[in-house]
Amino acid sequence: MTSTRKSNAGTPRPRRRTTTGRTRRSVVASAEPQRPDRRKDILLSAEALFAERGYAAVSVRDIAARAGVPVALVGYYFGRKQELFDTVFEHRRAYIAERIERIRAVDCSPTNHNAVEELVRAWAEPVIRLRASDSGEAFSLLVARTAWDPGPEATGIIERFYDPLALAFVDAMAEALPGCPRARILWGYEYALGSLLMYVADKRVERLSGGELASADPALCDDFVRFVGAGFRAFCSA
Amino acid sequence: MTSTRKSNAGTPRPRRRTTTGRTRRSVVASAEPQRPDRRKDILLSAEALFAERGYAAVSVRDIAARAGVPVALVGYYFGRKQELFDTVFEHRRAYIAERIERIRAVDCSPTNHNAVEELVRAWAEPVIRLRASDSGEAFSLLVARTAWDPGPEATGIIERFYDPLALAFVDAMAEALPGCPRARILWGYEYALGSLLMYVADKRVERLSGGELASADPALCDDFVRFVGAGFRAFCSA
DNA sequence: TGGCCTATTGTACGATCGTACAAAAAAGCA
DNA sequence: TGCTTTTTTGTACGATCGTACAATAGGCCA
Repeated sequence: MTSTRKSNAGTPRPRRRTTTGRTRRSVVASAEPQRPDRRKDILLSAEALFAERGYAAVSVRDIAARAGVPVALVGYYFGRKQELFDTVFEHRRAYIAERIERIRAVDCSPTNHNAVEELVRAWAEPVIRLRASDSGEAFSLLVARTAWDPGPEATGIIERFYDPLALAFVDAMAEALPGCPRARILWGYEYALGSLLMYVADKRVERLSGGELASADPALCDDFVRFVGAGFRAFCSA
Repeated sequence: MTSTRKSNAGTPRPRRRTTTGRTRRSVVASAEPQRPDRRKDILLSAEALFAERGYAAVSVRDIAARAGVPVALVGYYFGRKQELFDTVFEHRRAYIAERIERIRAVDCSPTNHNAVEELVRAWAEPVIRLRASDSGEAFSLLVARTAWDPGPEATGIIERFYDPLALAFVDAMAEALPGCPRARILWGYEYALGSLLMYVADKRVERLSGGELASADPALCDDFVRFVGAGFRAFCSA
């Protein structure tokens, strides 16, 4: 895997273009052959492959081959492999921001008796819908894969992009469950996250059910909210 | 990573010794230098490294180096890398059998009103205790790492060694929660498993709590059982 | 002592990895 | 048209990968 540990350290970073160069030929009548945006091709190819196999198990050559471009073009646009990985998450930054906003929008005052379930739904539903969409399926899988990945590239991503989300959830839940020790809520978040990642990334129910059940059915969102919500309530009323 | 996809296919398998050769010199007074059991060294080294980084991110040379042994000796005792991986799980087969037995020992008849929690405990407690022990910490981490690993070597292990455990749990829970659709129990198992793996393998609470909370504290087992048990009850009483 | 089997070692092969680099092609602009 | 800049390409380097193999060392019994 080469992972990242020692090889090729200290070499100069390559030049790269962060935007897609000059103005795209913006003729009004745009029914032309439409020169392909190969930078986007590479980005989507990387997203899909990282989601399938995880960071270390994907080679730059795999990414280039799937995008239908020569290897060197990957380095030209994105520099090193790790920078490409980071860029994939930068590119989906809006998805993360949306989840934080939805969490912050929940009324967690003592008057709201459904605050716990509303919070779990605000946190989980965007991911579950994303998983069921065409354009977001790969990224939602990638998030699970990255959360589970023990490598330094993956944990760095989680720390930078998802720790703020976790803390926003924990803060809100602490408000919704006053008197409950923060340590418990923190562990509750970990359990809930483990469940959500299984919901989104699991490929096992299909096998265990003998092919009867499908993976990541978005209709199960209500059930999921009930499961995790009940856990938090029981967890914090001891 | 080289993962496993195509390289070196069809090559003849090497000879190997499955047992540690001739009789260990069984002198009664065994205070001698004690010739080291290098096969066991390799096995434990592999277990620890696979648990830390996952199958693909560990090289045979890493394993040999940690065991203090030349590379070729790994192949001599265990053959290919994948066979070594399998052997690590074979070596811990008793741990898996113990969990199944504990699940089967739970009284799931309608007269037992604590069946759900007893079942969750029977299923989770052995892992949580193993995680806290010196001799089992690495393997309990390895199980989580393997359950999360999308590679074919890992999914093969889960299928062979852990699908029977999952089905035993689901069957027992179906008996404890009569009238609850099996599909829900199956998904509940996935959520519970996701939570347990987080409990056992998580390294994030320490960071999120600012260093106040420790990872995988076995004292939290009761809390875990309450969390997951409540989920199953709420999940199946809709 | 010599023969036999096991254990151990160093080394080498082919493949794949991430990355760099120079040269060619294409596009934009005067 | 020429000139500059961006995009594209083929290729090569050094490192690391899994694995094989011949040679050596060591224990045990006749």
